[in-house]
Amino acid sequence: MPELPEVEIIAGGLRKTVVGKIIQDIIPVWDKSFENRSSVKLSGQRIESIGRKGKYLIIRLTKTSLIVHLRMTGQILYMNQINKDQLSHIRVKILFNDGSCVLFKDTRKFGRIYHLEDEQSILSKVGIDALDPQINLGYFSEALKKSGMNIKAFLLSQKYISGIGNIYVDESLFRAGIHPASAADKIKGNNAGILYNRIREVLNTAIENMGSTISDYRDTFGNSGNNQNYFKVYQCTGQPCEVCNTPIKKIKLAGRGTHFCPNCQKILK
DNA sequence: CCATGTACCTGAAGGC
DNA sequence: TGCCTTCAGGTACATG
Repeated sequence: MPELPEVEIIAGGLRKTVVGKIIQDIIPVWDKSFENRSSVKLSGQRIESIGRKGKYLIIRLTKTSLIVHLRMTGQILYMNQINKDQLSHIRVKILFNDGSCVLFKDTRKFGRIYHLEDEQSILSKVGIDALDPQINLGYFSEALKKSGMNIKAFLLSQKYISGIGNIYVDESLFRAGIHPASAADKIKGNNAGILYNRIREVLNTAIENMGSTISDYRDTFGNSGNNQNYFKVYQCTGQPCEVCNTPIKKIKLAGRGTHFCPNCQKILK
C-alpha cells in the first residue's frame, strides 16, 4: 500500500494537525506493533516536526523519535476525539492532552511504530530518498553500475534509492521502456537518465493525485487517493497497452507480481 | 553477491 | 452456500 507518495501525503496531514501537540499517552493495543527501544518517557513530550525517508515516517519529539513503517495495510488516522464508532484493527493509539489522537490501524499487523533515541539506528540502513533534493543522476547511474541485480529487484531493495514499491516500480519501468528483468548494470547513459526522470515524474504525479488506493491506503483524514485511476500497467493485466495495443503481461519477478508491456519494454542484458 | 522461498498476518476473490 | 487455494502495496531472514 503505502509507498513514497502515500507516506508523503500522510506526513503532510500530520504536519497540519499534530505538530505542537503534547503526548498524553501511547497505548499499544497489539504489542508487536509498537517497539519501544528507549526508556525515555513518552508522556509530556511535544511533537516538534514530521519527516520522511523512503517509506519511513518520522515523528520527532522533544527528546526522542517515533519511526513508523506502514508495510502493507498500515494507516495513520488523525481524530479530533476518539471515534466511538468501532474502528477495527487499531493496533496503537497515540493520545494527546487536548483530547485528539492518532490511531495506527493495520489489518495485517506487519507495520511497526518504533520509539527511538537515535533515528539513524533505523534510517542509516535506508538508501537516499528518491525525491531527496540531494539525489542526482550521477549517483543513480553509479549505483546501477555497481549492482548485479535485475532492475526490478534493484529499485525495490531500498538500498540505493528508497521509497519505490511494487506499484511505482512497474509504472516507472513502463514509462522508461525498460523491461523489469533487465540487468541494472546494463542501464547506462541515456537509458539511465530516462529511467531516473520517469521515476521522479511518476512519484511526483502520484503525490499530486493524493496517492494510490488499491484497497487499504487512506490519508490521515481517512480519504482515498486518486492515482490508481492513472495506472498504465499495474493491475492492467490483459488490457491493451496504450502505446501499441499489445496486452499487458503479468509475471513473477523478485518475488512480486510484475506488470509490463512485452512489446514496448526492451530487455537490456 | 544474488535469487528464491518462507515467515509475519488478515481478508477478499476465484475455482469447484 | 461453503470449502479450499491464491493473492495482496513490504521487509527480514534462511537457504542454495
